[in-house]
Amino acid sequence: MSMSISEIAKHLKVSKSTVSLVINGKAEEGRISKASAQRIRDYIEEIGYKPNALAKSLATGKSRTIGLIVENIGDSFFGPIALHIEEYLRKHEYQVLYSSTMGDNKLAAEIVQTMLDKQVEGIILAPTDAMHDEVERMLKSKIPLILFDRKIPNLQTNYVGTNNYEASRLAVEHLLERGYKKIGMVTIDSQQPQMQDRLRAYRDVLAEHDCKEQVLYTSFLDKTHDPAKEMTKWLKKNPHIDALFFSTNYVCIAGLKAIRKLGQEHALGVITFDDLEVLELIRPQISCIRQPLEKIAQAAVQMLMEQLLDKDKPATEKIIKSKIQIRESSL
Amino acid sequence: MSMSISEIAKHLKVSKSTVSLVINGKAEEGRISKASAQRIRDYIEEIGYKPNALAKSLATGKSRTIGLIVENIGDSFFGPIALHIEEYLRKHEYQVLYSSTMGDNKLAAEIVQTMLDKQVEGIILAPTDAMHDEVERMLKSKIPLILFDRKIPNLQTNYVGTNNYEASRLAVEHLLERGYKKIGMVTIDSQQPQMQDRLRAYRDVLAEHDCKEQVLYTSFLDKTHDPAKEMTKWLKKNPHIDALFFSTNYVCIAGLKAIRKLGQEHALGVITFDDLEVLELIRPQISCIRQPLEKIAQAAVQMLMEQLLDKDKPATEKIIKSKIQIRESSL
DNA sequence: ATGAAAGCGCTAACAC
DNA sequence: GTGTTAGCGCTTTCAT
Repeated sequence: MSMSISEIAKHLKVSKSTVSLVINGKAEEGRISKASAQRIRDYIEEIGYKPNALAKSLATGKSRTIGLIVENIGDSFFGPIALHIEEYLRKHEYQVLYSSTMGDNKLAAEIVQTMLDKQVEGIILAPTDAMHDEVERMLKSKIPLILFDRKIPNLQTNYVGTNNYEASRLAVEHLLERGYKKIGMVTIDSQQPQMQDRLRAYRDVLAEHDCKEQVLYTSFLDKTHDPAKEMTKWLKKNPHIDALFFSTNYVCIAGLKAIRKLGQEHALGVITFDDLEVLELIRPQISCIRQPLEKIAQAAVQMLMEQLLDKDKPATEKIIKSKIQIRESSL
Repeated sequence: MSMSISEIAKHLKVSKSTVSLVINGKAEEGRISKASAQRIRDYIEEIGYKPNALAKSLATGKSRTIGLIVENIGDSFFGPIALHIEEYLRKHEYQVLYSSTMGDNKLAAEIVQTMLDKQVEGIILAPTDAMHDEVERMLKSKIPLILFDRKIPNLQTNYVGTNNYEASRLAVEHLLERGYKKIGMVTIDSQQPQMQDRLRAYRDVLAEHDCKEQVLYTSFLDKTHDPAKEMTKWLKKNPHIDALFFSTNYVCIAGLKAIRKLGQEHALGVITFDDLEVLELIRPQISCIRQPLEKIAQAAVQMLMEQLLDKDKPATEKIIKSKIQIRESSL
């Protein structure tokens, strides 16, 4: 273990506070003489002293750590978001304690508690389906909290997300304009509000055009089942479908596998929510709705910093618009 | 803020130590009467008391936090690895403080320091190119340390990785067997040992078969340059190349973009290090060397736990074998 | 069976 | 200019 501040003080025959002031660059305002300050700095340098951040946090009440809770850090949406969140937080000298919920409420609640126990100063959270109570508790506790990607229905919270409904409308309308008549949608069997918005957009547009909807809800938590297989079966049963709208990245991957298996790549129109670097490698290249990941991360961090400065700041929402990226699969 | 242990003690008119013992399930060995113990438990339950983990850590010297330092958490290799590391660590009741180095040494050193300041109990690290000194310092400090993916040349450390050389040999030999004659390799201009091993395997195999090598070293850190463009140019200049071996996932993506641009998908044999869920969506489906991500994560965590138990345990290496996944691109 | 007291390493108000 | 002191919230030893 490294030396402590009192050992340094003892060694130099000064008091702990003198050392502390110097270490924290408050030599001036603490009116420490140039000479002692330098002597202390030299010694610190010599022995390579590093303060114990835990002790400092306990004393100051500031941990300089924030918690990031996502669904799955290995995901192509959450991974890059996490990277950018980390980068923006670093500019404010915060570090990140992260966890993946894998969509599990119980786990999510545990994670939140552990993070609070560790005195994180704030939390950035992509909540699971049924976190209403947990989030409500957090709000009461006044811990700075930013939700992103999805929010909690009927709860006033800080939130950063994208225009799920409008962007999805554009996507479906685009398919209709391109002459597709029987548009199906594949989504997950989850109440996540962003997924509900995407679904609602699909339904509304089809209804407005007197088209019949055809939705496959694929299981989201069950790890044993193979969504690609399920979609293959579903597609076979619904041969009239001529285009598909996927609600999110992993659903899209599974869907594309199914389409490929059936050799329908060029027969079906496709557009998906979320971009993946590889969508343009596939033939035909897949059209998508691209969420601006870095901007979302940036907004979340900025909102958090504001909340940190004023814990009574009223909740804010920020919607970052996604852009439609038309590629070959929907021409 | 939640109540503290002394407030509870005061309220219940018992001493802090009594409360502490009960909280930590040591009522028995502390010989606390069933009655008081229950009274304390009830009150704790009632007010929803949660201990301050920071204070506990300071007192015990155990932070129950480990640091995970990767190159890029948004990457399709490191993201899933991070997920699994987190999951395995959770079983041991550890949380993860993470950071991405983006290949930057200076940043990496800073990150290490901040984590040490925060008293992480151990570090799992995918080091950058030139971290020799930093890692040496960590070894001296006796902080439990596990390297993975790459190691530091000439340094005895705990390490988990894959059989880069052998697996790469198999990949290149496979291409030769398939009748490809002019095999090129695309890798990054980095000294990372795992990349060097992959390159060396390629060279050795070609030399053994009296074939000429053709390697493109694409820039790894420069964010302004477009590797796909560079590869397109390189491929045009080297039209005799009939197959390619990519050294890692993101190089592969860039390479596939180039190949696609040139419309050479079916003319070139391709095999890459690292699997991506989408490689089987592309036509032709791309052959690869697949690293067992979960096993790597598991091994790293296990090794760390052993190190935690015995800080003087000699350094261990664990090589987890990758499997070649033959798909259409190399038939 | 329980309490008192010291200590983990640091900060900060105040005294001299 | 610098030292003293009292915490931050917890654990742990030792006395009773």
